[in-house]
Amino acid sequence: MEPTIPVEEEIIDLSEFLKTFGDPTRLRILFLLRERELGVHAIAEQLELQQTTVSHQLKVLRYLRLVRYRKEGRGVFYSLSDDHIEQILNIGMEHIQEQI
Amino acid sequence: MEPTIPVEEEIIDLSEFLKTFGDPTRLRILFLLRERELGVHAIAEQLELQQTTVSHQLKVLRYLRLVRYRKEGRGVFYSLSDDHIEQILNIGMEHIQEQI
DNA sequence: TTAATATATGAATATATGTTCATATATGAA
DNA sequence: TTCATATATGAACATATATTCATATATTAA
Repeated sequence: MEPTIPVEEEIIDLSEFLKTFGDPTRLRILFLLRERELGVHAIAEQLELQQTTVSHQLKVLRYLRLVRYRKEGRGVFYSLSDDHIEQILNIGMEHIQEQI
Repeated sequence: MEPTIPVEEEIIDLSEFLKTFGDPTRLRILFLLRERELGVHAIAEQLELQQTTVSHQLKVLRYLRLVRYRKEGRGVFYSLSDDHIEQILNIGMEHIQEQI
């Protein structure tokens, strides 16, 4: 079975999805969430970022379904959306660690 | 073994690597090269892009090691760098095709 | 209700990036 | 060498994007 080239709409969706991994702040958030579910304030504190910066980036991560969230009390707790996210992080790390 | 959070330099390298997948033109080039090795002119023709656009993007893809190339005569032939590239494309496609 | 805490949103700004045009470099043919 | 073909590069411009500041919304406690 020959691999096929995705149609235009898939290319756009895929580029938006993968582009979301292309920012240091978002990556830091994702690596934190790989360890455990966290609230917005905890993410901001651990990464030494402003709350508003974190909220803006979480909105992007939510929209592209890299994370999911649940509300509890006044807090909102975020975690990685599914295993694809961690797989991409792992493959990416393998790639950049390759020498030559 | 607990997963660790990459250090600053790794985060930067990883974000630059993954960012490279975040553009429709580069994705189209990668999907073409997933099928077969191709020269610059052939890529431009198949994707209906200007040669100079393709060259600029190939430079990015080379720099981040998503593709490799070999020179033959006056041509330069490009192919995917290693299996990581196809893996990321495949996982990404799986993700965007998930409904819900 | 009022106050306090947690999170989200909108506008503004500075920076990054993709494409185009013009042109340079490289290789092979004549 | 000169010409033609293949590819790469640099500058310019328009668009996209990350962060900040100010503020809004939501929830709980008093």
